[in-house]
Amino acid sequence: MDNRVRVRFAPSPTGYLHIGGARTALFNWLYARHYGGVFILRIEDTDRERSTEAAIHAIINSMSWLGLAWDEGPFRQMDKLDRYHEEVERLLGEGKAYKCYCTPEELEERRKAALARKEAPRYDRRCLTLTPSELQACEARGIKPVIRFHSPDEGITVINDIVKGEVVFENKNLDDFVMLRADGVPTYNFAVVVDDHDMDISHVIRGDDHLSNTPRQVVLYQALGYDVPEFAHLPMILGPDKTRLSKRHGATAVEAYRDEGYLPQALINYLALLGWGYEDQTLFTQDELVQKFSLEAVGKSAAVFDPAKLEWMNGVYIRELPIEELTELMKPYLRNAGLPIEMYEDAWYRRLAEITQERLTKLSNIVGLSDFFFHRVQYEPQAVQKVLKKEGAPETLEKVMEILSDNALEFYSYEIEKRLRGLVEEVGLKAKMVFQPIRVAITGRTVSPPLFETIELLGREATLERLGEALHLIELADG
RNA sequence: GCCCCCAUCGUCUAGAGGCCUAGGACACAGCCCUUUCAAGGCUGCGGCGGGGAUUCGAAUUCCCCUGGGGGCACCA
Repeated sequence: MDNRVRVRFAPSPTGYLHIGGARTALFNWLYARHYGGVFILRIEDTDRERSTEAAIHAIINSMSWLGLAWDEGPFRQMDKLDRYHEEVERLLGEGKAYKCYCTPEELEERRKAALARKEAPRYDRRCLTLTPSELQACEARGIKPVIRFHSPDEGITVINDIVKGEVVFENKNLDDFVMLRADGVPTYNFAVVVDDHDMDISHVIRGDDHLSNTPRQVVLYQALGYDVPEFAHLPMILGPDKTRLSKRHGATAVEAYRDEGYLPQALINYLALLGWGYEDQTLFTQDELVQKFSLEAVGKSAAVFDPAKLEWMNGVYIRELPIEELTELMKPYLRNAGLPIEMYEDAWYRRLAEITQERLTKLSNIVGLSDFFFHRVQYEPQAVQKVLKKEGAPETLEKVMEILSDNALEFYSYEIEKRLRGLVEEVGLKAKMVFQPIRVAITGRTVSPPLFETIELLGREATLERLGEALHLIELADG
């Protein structure tokens, strides 16, 4: 009726929202936002065996987290069975669909036989020409029929796909697929068509694994007398082995990335780049994405998902985070790691965020970067060997203890740095020879957040305690 | 077996006949900065799958081959 853009994301709730689904949702969302259109969420729950409520929640949670807000829905296909039945009856009445009494077992047998003969496994239409008496016989045996679509066997069906271009299919290759199962639940190819029509969908944007389903749907649109929407089939997302991305390739659930400490804006930005590009640009804000996105610019070829690039990008977005926000985002990770997050005051966590921000590539990394603040030092043997056991280390540490014990010293990183640099001058050693032993003494390892800030955050008492402990450790080793 | 799609650095991509000596990003390597690790800066490594055709000229157009992917369910 109008030419507004109406698109939908239509996942089947048989599992969590995965990377591929998220990308499809994103492109639909971007397209809708770009044109000021409507984005609809539709749950395709006609597979009663595999659909779960938990999956629906996971999908909704993931999309909300990603910021992909829908304007209508979520709608469920199982809520409108009557509507499908209505259209089935219509087709039945028009002779465009027919009842089929073949049992799943028989069909399976014939499919195998066809495959064995190296033939295309298509339905042989034996129920299309059932005589009234045969039909009665089937009914008498109590077989519940499925409804098959009487597919045209001549002519061609042309899809003008926005991303793939013109794709031609010969109708003779389509078979009489099942529209309605024996239990009255519609199958995918039928339900999508009715729904996309009923919801007045203008553009069907989905993965290109559906491209070969499209002619089946188009002939159905025609049989039902519906207008055919525009199609845009997005390239697949592949794993490193170039096969379709799946659990085999490790984390694919959006929720898993959220839990690992990826930021939604990073995931969105990364996903946008899978199958789409805009000049030389790599980093995009959501507004830029909405503004610059177009289906015409979507590429045709499949893309390999690269976790390394995602992680890099996540680091970029973490560095852009306001410090308050980062502070709050970090806390759950510390808590989940069993670290006592009430151990320090709020200002302390904020400072921790400041000194770790540019080192974080995932929020979960905060644990490894700061765990030594929360419990006794665990000295890495290698660090002890390489740094603490070096000649001069004990003497240095003793001097450091002396300096830090001085109550005249205000315990702030800047003051600490000034005094310790003074020490470096005094002993005439390379800075590294002084600072590394301190680092190992108070953190137990050779790698840590910036030293002076770390000392400050640890506090005078704990720092001195750890320096003493390190000295003790060296003595023990010597003896 | 049948049908369909795809093909630029290792990966994501820019490129819509001369602007390409093929650009950017990630990854990798080196250097610089530096108390470690990062971050940042600089440099380097690295690609148009093959063959024909069209054209004065092809990464860009056409055909074939090869290679990859997807589909062929009472799954979606």
